[in-house]
Amino acid sequence: MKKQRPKYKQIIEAAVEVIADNGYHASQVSKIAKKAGVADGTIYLYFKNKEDILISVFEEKMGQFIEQIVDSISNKNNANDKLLTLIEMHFRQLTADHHLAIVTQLELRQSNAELRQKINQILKPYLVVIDDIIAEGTEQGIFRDGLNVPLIRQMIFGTLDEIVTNWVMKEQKYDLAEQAPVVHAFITDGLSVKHKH
Amino acid sequence: MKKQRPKYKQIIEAAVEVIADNGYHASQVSKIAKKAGVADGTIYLYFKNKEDILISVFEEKMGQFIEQIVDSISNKNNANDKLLTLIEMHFRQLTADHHLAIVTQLELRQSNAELRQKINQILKPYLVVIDDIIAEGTEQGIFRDGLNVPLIRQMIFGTLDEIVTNWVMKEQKYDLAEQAPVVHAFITDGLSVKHKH
Amino acid sequence: MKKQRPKYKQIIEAAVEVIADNGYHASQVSKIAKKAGVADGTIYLYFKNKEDILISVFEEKMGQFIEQIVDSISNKNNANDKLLTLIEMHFRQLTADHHLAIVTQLELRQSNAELRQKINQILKPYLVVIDDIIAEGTEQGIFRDGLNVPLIRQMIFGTLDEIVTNWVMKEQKYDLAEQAPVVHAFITDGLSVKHKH
Amino acid sequence: MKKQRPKYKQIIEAAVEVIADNGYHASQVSKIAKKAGVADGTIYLYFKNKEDILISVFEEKMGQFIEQIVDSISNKNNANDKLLTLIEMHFRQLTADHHLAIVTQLELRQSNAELRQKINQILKPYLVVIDDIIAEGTEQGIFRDGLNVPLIRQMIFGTLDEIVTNWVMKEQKYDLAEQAPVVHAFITDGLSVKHKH
DNA sequence: AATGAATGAGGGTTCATTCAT
DNA sequence: AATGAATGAACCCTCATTCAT
Repeated sequence: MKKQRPKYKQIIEAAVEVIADNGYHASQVSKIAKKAGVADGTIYLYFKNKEDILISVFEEKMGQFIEQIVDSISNKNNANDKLLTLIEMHFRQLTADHHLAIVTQLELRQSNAELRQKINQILKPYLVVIDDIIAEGTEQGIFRDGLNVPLIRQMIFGTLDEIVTNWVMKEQKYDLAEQAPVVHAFITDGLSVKHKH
Repeated sequence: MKKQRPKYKQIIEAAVEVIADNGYHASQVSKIAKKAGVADGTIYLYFKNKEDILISVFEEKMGQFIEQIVDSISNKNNANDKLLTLIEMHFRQLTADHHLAIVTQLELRQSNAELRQKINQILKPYLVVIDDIIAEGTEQGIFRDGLNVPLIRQMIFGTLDEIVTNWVMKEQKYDLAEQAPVVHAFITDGLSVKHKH
Repeated sequence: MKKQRPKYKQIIEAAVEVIADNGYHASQVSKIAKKAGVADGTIYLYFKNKEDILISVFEEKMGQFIEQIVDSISNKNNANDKLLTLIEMHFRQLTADHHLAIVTQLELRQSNAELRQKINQILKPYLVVIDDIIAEGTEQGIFRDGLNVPLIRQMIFGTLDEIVTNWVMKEQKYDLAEQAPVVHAFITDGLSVKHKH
Repeated sequence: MKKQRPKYKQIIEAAVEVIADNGYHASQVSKIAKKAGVADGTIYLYFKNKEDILISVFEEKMGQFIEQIVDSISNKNNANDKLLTLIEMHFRQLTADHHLAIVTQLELRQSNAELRQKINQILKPYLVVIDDIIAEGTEQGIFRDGLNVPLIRQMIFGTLDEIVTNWVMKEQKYDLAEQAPVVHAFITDGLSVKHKH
């Protein structure tokens, strides 16, 4: 399996760095090869073409990203805690790997229609996680009934995404992770059942 | 003034269409010139370079976009109505001009770092409009005190932006404008002072 | 019309020379451009791709080649004289333009299946000229009846082609044109000793 | 001796097939290795480089080709019968091995100047066979005196070669071997009507 | 002001060959 | 002897921009 071989990971890591530093279009394959310490041609033993590198970067990194979040959520037992944890993990992981943050928030938007479809496919499991939390919250009676789940999910994801993008574009000058509780409060107070007398 | 001359607008309109139809990367200057009915060289009498066309497209279109929203808001007298109107107008305008929707939500994201900075500059007045509504709502006592305004604004903008992007990517198969009240409810219920006894 | 513009001919002439000197595969587009005194990109204003240069070279040169032969034949009034003239002209023209000789006899065989079809299309008028001479000779009673015309034509063309190829590969060290009468005699009379009464 | 080892023949046979199936330019060394059931590197234990494979293909196959013809001719006792037999065998062998026919008539022509020289070297014994028949025919008084032997040989070879090439390009839709007597008649007797008493 | 022919820099990809195992 | 992963040189073509008319 190609993905097990050491050079595969080498190239992926090199690609993330090179793309984060130079932007997708200024990231020549030869630059990635150099950073990875392999020959140009070697890239093509592991990836179909340049676009495939980008997809694979996202696939690998996003896979880990989602896995981490799912793991962290699994031992929380109500939707509120899960949502807070998701937000924290989302922010924390991108804080920890700023190359990845730049790639996901900025460079990946470079993509053409076809690539965008693939990225959305990869992103889907994450959106499902959010959907599940919403459904669970509703069952638990802590979120309203009758929510338009896809719409709410878009709003949650859009909120997180925009906040991270702003943070990346401001060159990560402030602490992203500490925003989590406020963001969570914004979202849940909108979702929560109101306690009236 | 160049911007007054008829060919300026012709080129801007052609650029929006060409980009929406072909995608950012397949939008050569010569294609825009052809659609605009001018010679390739003529483009450079009106625009410094290709990037300048794109910035100008966004400038012109976003200027009108914001102006429309400001106009519509001006005769509302509370932050809640203003916010609802802003959301409605945001959705309605992009619904009405689907070329513009594609360009702003998908194609223009594919630009390089520098262009992205400029686009954000142009977007600023819109963000100020949102900031003003938040401030006004707080003053009027209908939004909470002590809000982190830039953060809230990011959440609002991120919410709208993600919803429109999803709608564009689903090829505008449903009615975007009718989502406005639900979106507004999500946002304001989060923001609103809770009425406890 | 592109073919009328001076650069078109410049490029064609440069291509013939460069291909004759270096062989088709060592004939980089940039080399042809340099010899023609134009920029690399200019080539692509006149030709679709590298293969198109080759086809056009053959088209142009072969067009003239055939035209010359047809002209020379037209004022001969029997098939024998026509055939002799065709052979003479075939040899004489390739003798006069040794770059062309190299390209047609050696480099053009480089072609892939698709290109070969196109070359055959271009060659067709020449083969028709040969067919006509055979038919005329038969009508005039100087060639046998019941000839398999396509086969005879292949034999005639193959004969001329092989002789020229040998001459090119021997680096044109002897006089090709002076072979014409012997070749003509072989074609018309064959190898055998004649039995006359 | 390398040529005795089993993989040598395997690679040669694979090369003929791969070239016939894919064309000269799409015949990568790795494809030949795969078809031969050996590793890429193994090729270089038997052949100096890619060109050496091609030369060896031609050498091996042409060696057999000529041997067959020489054998068949040896028990004929006049030049006319020998010539007819040569033509028949030439046609028959290429009919029997259509991969070889494609390779010799089409694909191998696409080679570079140097390779072509070597191929001609290999072809030489065949040309000598033809020369010998011509000389014998003259001695026997059945061919004319004073023939320009190399020229006549070129005409004979060119005739056969062109006929086979046409047949290959027409995708071998008709029976090549049955043309032999007509071709022989053309060569020996020419086009002209014979004047017998 | 307008044209559009000409420019030429730049990069993704292929594939014959090598060499450590 | 055999493998096959790794190498890296080589080249066609695109397209933003210029400039003579």
